[in-house]
Amino acid sequence: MGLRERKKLEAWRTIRSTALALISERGFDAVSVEDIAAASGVSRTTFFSYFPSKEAVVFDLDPLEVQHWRDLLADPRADLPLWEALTDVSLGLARLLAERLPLQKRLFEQSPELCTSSRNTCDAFGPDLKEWISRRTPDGDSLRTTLVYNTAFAAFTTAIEAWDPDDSFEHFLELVRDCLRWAGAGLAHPVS
Amino acid sequence: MGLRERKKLEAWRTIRSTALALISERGFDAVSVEDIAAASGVSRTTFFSYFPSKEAVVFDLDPLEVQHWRDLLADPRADLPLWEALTDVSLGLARLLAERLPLQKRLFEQSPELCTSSRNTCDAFGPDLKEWISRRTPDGDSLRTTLVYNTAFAAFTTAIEAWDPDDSFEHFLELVRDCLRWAGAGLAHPVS
DNA sequence: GTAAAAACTTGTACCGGGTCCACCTTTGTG
DNA sequence: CACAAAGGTGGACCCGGTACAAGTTTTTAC
Repeated sequence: MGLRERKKLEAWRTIRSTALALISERGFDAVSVEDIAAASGVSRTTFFSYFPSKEAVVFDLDPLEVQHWRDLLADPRADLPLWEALTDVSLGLARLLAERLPLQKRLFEQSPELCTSSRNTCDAFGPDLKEWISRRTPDGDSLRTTLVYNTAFAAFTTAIEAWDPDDSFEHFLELVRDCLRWAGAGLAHPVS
Repeated sequence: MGLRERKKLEAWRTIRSTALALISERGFDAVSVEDIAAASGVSRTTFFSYFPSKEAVVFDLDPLEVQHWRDLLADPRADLPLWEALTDVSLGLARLLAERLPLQKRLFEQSPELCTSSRNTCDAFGPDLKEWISRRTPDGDSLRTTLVYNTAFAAFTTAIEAWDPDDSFEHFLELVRDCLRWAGAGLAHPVS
């Protein structure tokens, strides 16, 4: 990795951590991009060359995490039934998000608008995951692919919504598992 | 209904229809709020007193439609099992959206950001629906309530995604029904 | 019918996110 | 060392959204 790349990564991380510090201290809306840029020692323009939006600085994945995510999808345990494999992937994703999840939950509670904008950036891994599902769906049934993707996403989101940051992270993993199990097993049944 | 209210409703509808005309002609991003306000014969400030955001002018419901929506939720067929009743409500909602759906789909294709912001405004009826589900969920199980809500929403969204505006509206209703049936019956089963 | 109160509209000024661009500095290459 | 490519910077600009004071219309009460 050349000097150039190293510097970029370092700058990325500086901006990210500076931003998270400011935001977790003062709240998302009370911190402007100018504040973040100034505190990180770069210009506003440069900030936007690293992050496509202000929200992205909260939700984007570190390049290292992106690599983990790709590894997760490349895991060759293709013999598992779709929904079980999907649960594994979701749990892996949960672990990726572990570190920032408490902060993100606090932000969600502050400003519900952030909830939806987080969907935008989560859609960053959307295409990958959709393609992953598609490969495991018979007949290239695109309706079913989309339905599986959206439903799994909904289950995951539900787990995030339901999790209390004061609870243990293990509990969050259980929630993810439960939500996916319920959603996968069918919600039309009166009890489960 | 007094003069004041009548005028307000009329203004609302003028702005809405003017906006939809402009936007469907030029695209969402190519029309500014100023354009809409000017073409509707009101000021920018007034526009924002009718619609909380630019997106809202596309997604908000006419007061009459809001009434229909409330009627839908008040429908006393409470004896149906939850998921069937939910399907009915979804189909009713689909009919409410019928008129603007083709336009909305075209806009979604233009700018995927709109997709997520539509979730924001759809969350306008979210609380109502969530409460409706909650009343039908035993033990006030809030995790399950949220899961049902999010999953139903995901199924509905999937139907919108999958529908081709060139297809008949009936076909859309079928998609809604299918998606809810599949999601409700359990996606973990290899085939359905 | 008229006067005061309440509701609505408007212009203006402002904030902050996001883009564009021309200019400069740094890094990689032969 | 020279040159090209990549990256950083400031400034101008657009647009969505808010706040507010001042003016206009509708309602209400007498």
